[in-house]
Amino acid sequence: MISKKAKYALKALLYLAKQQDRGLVLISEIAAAERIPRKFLEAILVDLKVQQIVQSTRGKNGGYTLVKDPAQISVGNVIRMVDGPLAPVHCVSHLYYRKCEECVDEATCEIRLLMKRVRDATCDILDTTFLADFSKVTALVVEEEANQI
Amino acid sequence: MISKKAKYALKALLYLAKQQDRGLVLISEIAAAERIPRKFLEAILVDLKVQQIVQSTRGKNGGYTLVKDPAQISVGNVIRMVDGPLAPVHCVSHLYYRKCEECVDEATCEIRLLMKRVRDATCDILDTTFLADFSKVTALVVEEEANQI
DNA sequence: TTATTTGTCTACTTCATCTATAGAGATTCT
DNA sequence: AGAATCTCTATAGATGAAGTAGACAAATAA
Repeated sequence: MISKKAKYALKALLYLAKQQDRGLVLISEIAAAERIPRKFLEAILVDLKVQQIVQSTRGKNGGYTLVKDPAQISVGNVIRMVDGPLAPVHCVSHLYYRKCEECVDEATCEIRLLMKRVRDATCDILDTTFLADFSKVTALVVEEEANQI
Repeated sequence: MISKKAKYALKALLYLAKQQDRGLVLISEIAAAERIPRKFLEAILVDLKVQQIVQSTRGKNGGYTLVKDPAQISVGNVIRMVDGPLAPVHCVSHLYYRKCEECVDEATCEIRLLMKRVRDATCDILDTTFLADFSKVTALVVEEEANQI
């Protein structure tokens, strides 16, 4: 299970991706549109700012925008930023590897081999799906590109 | 991430599967062999007994055994018993379905569609892998069958 | 029958994490 | 100056994870 925080982060980023051509977007607008508790979303966006996924401007007419291209932001990375490892056990995580304390022998642990398959299957999906791959976003991007011709 | 409890449950059941021909196995033996805190394991085994996966006998010469054939106990079911849904979000779970509170429209939620793929990939692996599929168990089962000839 | 060995049951603790909320502060624009 | 925004610090309640303690019940063997 991913946390609500991670789901909110994804929804907020997806919203920003859809509104990319509109420039700065208010926290309160995102919160209302995606039904995310406002103050909670603030905290999430600060995290995403630290991770350099989004950018903000304060004061009147301020707001948030994406920093990176939606085609470069994978769902897997967003979830990792917020929740940590995608792997079902630490001992099969690439980025958050940790030995299981109780494990007698990791090399022959069969649960580990099975969980590795789960990790790989999960990452295959989430690390190859980017914000730009969501159809509404794609539709907008295509439209935008058409306008530039 | 699965809980330690689920991992302990799997290790304990796998241990029981390996010792199947030996009859009753002591909690303390499993705990020592798999390095699981003894009292914690007790609680886990009681859960598994309620779920009718294992069986126990009290008193001297007591202990635990599997009730079901290791070829009938899937890893997915064990994890579900202990941790609940395998799905990354409730709204794509079959057995633990729940609508996301903040979701504006489930039918068009693209995060949901993506998470459904993750769920399916995970379940494809865990629901088709049984205790008997772990090699050490298989080796013993084969040996046992050979002895019966 | 009594002692010993085992599992059972109830209760508790400790700690961390999730999911927020409140409110003062800093910045920018008009 | 004043309004609109994001920012920072602090706090809090609920939940669950992970583990512990100790009395209790049942089975066996001496």
